[in-house]
Amino acid sequence: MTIINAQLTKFFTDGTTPEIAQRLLGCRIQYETPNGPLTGLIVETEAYVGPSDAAAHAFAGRRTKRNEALYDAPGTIYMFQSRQYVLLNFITQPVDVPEGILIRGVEPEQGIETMQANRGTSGASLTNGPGKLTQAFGMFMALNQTPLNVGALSLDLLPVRHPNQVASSAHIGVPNKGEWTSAPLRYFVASNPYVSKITKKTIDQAHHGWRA
DNA sequence: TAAGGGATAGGCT
DNA sequence: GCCTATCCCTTAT
Repeated sequence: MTIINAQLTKFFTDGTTPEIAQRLLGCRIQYETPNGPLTGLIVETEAYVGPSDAAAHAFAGRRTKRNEALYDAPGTIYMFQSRQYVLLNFITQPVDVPEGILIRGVEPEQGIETMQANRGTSGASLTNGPGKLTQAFGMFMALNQTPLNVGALSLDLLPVRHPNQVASSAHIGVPNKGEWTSAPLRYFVASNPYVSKITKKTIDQAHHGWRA
């Protein structure tokens, strides 16, 4: 095992999945494309905490071809399709512990022109949702069950920016799951414009919610 | 700008 | 045949 993989394993097993989800805020993802690298900072995440979590794909131990990645090693990419979009997740915890983190929002850095072309729009709607950001980056299902930091998709394990404030809320778009619908397992950089469903009035235009 | 509904694709029973 | 870890457009305030 390489040193990079050892660091990756530690990052995705050190603490609970909700703790790791908060630690991801401000970390950079980088995706290599034929048009050059696309990068962005993670601003919104959701934790899914395994067989006991009625909102999670692994609820009650469900294990199918589709969600097999949940049972893979920490730092594995879990891609799945929802409607006509693909959604990006990182696997946490040791093999056979089916927990993971959904990436719901990213603040673009490099390659904004490519993202605009991929999305057919500009501004916050480029990447302020889980389906939007994968479309902006041009990610596809082939990434499923491949490890981070080996192929085209990489994650910086040290945060680039620090949130002024980490806010939390219930999952988005997961109704009818009892207490798990309202569980505060969504984390986001308060006042950042690339957070999904944020109200315009609360946006920090000057610093995007990052610490100076 | 907030809320509601339709489009749309695939997994699962 | 039903149910989504979504998005976008329309409608009303």
